[in-house]
Amino acid sequence: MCGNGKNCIFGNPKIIDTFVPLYIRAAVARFIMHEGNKVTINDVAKAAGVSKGTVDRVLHDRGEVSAKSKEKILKVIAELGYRPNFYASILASKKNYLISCIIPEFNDGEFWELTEKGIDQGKEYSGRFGISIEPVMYDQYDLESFQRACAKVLASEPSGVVIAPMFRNETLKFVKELSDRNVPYVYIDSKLEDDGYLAYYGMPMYQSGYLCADILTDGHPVRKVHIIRIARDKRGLSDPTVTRRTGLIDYISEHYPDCVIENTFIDPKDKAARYGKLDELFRNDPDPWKYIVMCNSRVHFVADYLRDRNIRTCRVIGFDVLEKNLSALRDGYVQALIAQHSDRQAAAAITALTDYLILHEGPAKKDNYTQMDILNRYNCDYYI
Amino acid sequence: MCGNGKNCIFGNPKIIDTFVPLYIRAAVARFIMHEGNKVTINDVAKAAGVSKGTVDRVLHDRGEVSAKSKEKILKVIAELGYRPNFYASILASKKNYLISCIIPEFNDGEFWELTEKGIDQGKEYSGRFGISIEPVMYDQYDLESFQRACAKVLASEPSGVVIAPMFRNETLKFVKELSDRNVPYVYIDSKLEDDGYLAYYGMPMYQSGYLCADILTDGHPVRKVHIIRIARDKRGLSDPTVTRRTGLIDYISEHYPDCVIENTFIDPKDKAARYGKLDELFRNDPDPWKYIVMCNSRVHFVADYLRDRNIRTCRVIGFDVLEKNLSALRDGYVQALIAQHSDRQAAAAITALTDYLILHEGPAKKDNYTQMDILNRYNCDYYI
DNA sequence: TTTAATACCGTGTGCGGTAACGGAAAAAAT
DNA sequence: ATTTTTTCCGTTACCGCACACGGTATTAAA
Repeated sequence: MCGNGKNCIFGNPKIIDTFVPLYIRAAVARFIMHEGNKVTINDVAKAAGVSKGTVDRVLHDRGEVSAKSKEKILKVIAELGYRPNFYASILASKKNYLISCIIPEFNDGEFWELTEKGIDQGKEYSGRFGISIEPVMYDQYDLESFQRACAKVLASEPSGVVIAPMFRNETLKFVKELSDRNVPYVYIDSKLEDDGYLAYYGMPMYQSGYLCADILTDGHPVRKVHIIRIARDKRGLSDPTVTRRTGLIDYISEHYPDCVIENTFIDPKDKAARYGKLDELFRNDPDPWKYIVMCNSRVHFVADYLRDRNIRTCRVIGFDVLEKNLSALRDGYVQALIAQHSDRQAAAAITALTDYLILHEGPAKKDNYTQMDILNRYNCDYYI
Repeated sequence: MCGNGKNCIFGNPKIIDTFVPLYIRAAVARFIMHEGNKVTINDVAKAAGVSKGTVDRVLHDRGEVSAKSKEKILKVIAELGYRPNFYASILASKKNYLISCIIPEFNDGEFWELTEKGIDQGKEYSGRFGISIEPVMYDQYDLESFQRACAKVLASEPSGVVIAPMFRNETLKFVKELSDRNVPYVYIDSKLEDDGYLAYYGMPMYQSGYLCADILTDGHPVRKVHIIRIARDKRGLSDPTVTRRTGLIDYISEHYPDCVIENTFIDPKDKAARYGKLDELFRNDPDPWKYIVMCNSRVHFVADYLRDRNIRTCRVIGFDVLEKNLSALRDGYVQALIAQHSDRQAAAAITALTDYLILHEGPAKKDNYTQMDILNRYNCDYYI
């Protein structure tokens, strides 16, 4: 295994750039690992007329190699299509890689629980390669908590980081530090506008809103759409659902120019206040048939209300497969959920980092938008 | 790595059963690999007062070990929670595992192409563990071709088999032979009623038909549903879409008892005849608004017709994400597609076999029903 | 010119297994 | 009692790589 990504020729394209002409680089790239690759470090050494120790020094860019030898060795490596055997590599090196995962903390049944499950899945994969995973949680409503999490991660000197960002500026500061330290990082859920990240796995938020509106309206003569929102303190927050709401609103104004969009803010912690707000909504909207949307994962708040009030004259669309949302879907208080496999996002992030650390291969695509799954009562039970 | 699954103590619970009491087995099971597990074969040897050669013989049940030593060693293994390091194992053993994948052959853009892609994905995973993959295709309309494929696979003596069955009896005969040889096999797409398989990955066919009907009717006052079917020769064939059609019909008769279901058979190879049939359909149905379904992946046949005839007064639902189906969806000739990730099914099958061969761990669940994805024009572009 | 410093490079050991080999002890045959 | 066979087990040589170590040219300092 390569000692550290930033010096290894397999990890750092710049180094290979310096020494290897394009056509050979192509050969290297073309080379497919594991496929009867019987070229060993000894073959390379022999072909280059040096010892394997020297080849190893080149491979890991540990220096103490003359420019001439280095060039020759790199050439031979390319020509022979040598790739280190990573079983032997892992076996011989006693390195301990660590990937830290920074995500919001959560209660049972909440959105981020699924992400944590994905982390466990990813752990299973990375564990095979001797890479350990450390989840680090923060309170998504508390900036300082996020700062503490970042500091903790930096202190543990991880080899890679997975991060679900919520605080824009602080995150940018943090990833800047990671870049300086040459620690690869992967965004999940949402990403920021820097571009030093190794990969991003998340939902296309704007399109999810657009899709949501399409399912909500579904050709009906819709005259008013209610967006239920969570009243939250938002200093420094980068709420990804804003983008989703934009997509939703755009669809409405394109397809239903006369449709009114009404925002209702509810309090997640105060049931009475919540019910009051919703009562008000129902009182004020003369249309017997209501169109209701929530852009975050909390549509079960609406469903609970409808259930309690025994109201069935609504078309309600929400997001994400929380257990509460699913039961609302099954009971018919929510007509559809738009879901994403946020567990797969987390798992993919870890897989990408693992492959990067072990195989020195970046992911095929940098930005990976996960599919938007439409769930109704007939297919939700097969949604894992 | 374990020499062969049937003798290896990690592969065969029976052997462990014989020698290790329950509470120790629990300890073994609890043991988590890779997590700072520093117990090596030498530790075991030392603790058992034998050489590592003897331990190795026990591990692989190669015999030439006294009952007493064996017992002692197994006890120590359990107590210490020893698990072989599979890097070292793979490195040291020059074994060549082979997984054969038997699937129908296909032309570009057809259903099984996606499955083949999944095989490639799986190959990437299995390749990491020195396991090679051999796809073997057969003509799904030609029994003898299937028999040839099976014979070929048996001749290559694979360590594991992935199979997408189409011919019921022949497949049962084939998997019986695999069982006798102690070769694990995994079903994809559909499965048969034997239960010797290691795992199954596929879509819940009945439910997919049910779901399809729900999306097709969607609350409309539907009085007639047209099922377009492919006229095919079907001796000995086990067509999985039959089940799907059943689900479809059941939904209709439950929700629309007065609705008429009409079957129209078209010829995939004869365009003129096909158009003739569809012209006839449109001529005979007085309702201006038609509800059309195809239960296989060929809904693009209908879409092409509608495009050519410039007909837009249909609600058309189909299955699977062929490129032709997608463009029909985008152009509005098909309203929705119900899709499955058949690539993931294949990849999961290979992964399961790989883990079984390398780690001696069966999959968490034997029957794995993949989710049913509802695709419309707004989310299909994010479907990978 | 001698010596010290530096730049380069080969050798060797070990990581945790696998499996062939050969030998000692026990059992069986003579 | 001796020989032969069988049973059982330790030794040893890898597998491909990482890395410490020590050595030899080469260059700089004295």
